[in-house]
Amino acid sequence: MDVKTVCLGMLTDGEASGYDMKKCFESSFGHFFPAGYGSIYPALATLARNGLVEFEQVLQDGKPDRKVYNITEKGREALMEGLANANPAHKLRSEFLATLWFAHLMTAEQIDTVIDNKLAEINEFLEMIEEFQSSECPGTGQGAQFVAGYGKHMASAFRNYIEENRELLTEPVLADVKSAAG
Amino acid sequence: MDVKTVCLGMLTDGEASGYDMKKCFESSFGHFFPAGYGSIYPALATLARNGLVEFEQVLQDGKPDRKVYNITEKGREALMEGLANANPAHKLRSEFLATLWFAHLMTAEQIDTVIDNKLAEINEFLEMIEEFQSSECPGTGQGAQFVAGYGKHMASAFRNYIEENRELLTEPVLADVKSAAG
DNA sequence: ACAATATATATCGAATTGATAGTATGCATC
DNA sequence: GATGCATACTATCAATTCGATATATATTGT
Repeated sequence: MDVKTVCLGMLTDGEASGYDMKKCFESSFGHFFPAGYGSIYPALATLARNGLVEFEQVLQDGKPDRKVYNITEKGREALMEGLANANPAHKLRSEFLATLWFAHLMTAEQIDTVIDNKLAEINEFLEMIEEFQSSECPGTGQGAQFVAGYGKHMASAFRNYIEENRELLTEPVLADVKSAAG
Repeated sequence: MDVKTVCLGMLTDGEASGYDMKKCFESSFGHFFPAGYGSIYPALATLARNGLVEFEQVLQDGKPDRKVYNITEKGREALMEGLANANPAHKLRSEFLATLWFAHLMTAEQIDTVIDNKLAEINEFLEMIEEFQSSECPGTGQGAQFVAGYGKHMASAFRNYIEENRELLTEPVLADVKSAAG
């Protein structure tokens, strides 16, 4: 399951341009499977070269031309193969946690700033997702609902954990207290 | 904050070889900031070229030679700059969620298998982390404790969410029921 | 006796990231 | 009326990362 497969999946909902897909990655997919132009355009080029998608150049006046892609039968088969992986990965890459791992090398102010900023980010995300859940007519896409629910649930859990454990990071350590006293 | 910075951070605990760091990435760091040899060795080469680390070749008999790295003063400064970022990223890339987004294109059996496998993975992870928390003498590394606690908390939340919402994905949709009845 | 596993280095192709470039319209602000 | 920003589209580039593989020897397990 790479960007190519996700693009194929998006095309099962109907034709789209690379630009359209980028917007889709920004709004929904981006929160659990990010991709930028640098991934999308090469992916579409490869898919087209291998006959998994077809495209037609659509001339527009006032706006730049569009390349509108459609999935082919071969593309549908490739998508099914992509979805057939019984152990799809779920990977985190957190500079946030890596930074806090080294909290003992930082000042309390630095740590507090990093944490406050992350909490603000999480709250923004939660507001965003609640808008999504209320706006979207429920029933369209069980998958989308499941994923949105996941996002909400995990973001809340993240916030709770930070709020209840942040003191651990700025608290003086036993060893430090001892050496200060001795 | 990239692999180079994390390597610098690891070296504040004392000298290490690339192989040692790989083991560290596998045991603890890997769960929130994975890296393989293909990242570590080029990172160390660049750090050495720029004078942020030094190394000495240690000859061993029976075993291959080691390149033992130490952080330099310049390296410590670079590390502090790396830790000074007030908005460190926290990114998920989930083929698991991307797959389930397209659940309507899959069979109920496929969905159940994917979910059962993920639950088993989460349970393994939780066992592993509980071992880590009890074995490690508490007090060493508030950062490590915070991160381990995060892992446990979030893995539990993940499991709970899946268990309470998996039916959403295999449940027949209203539209399907209608068309089946009509 | 044979197969893994551990120790240790390193590189390669492919994929991804994040930034940038180019080109044109419309809209708001100063 | 000018300046800058957002929207609409395409695309590429250097740097980084991923996952697999190569190489070579010793120990441990079956």
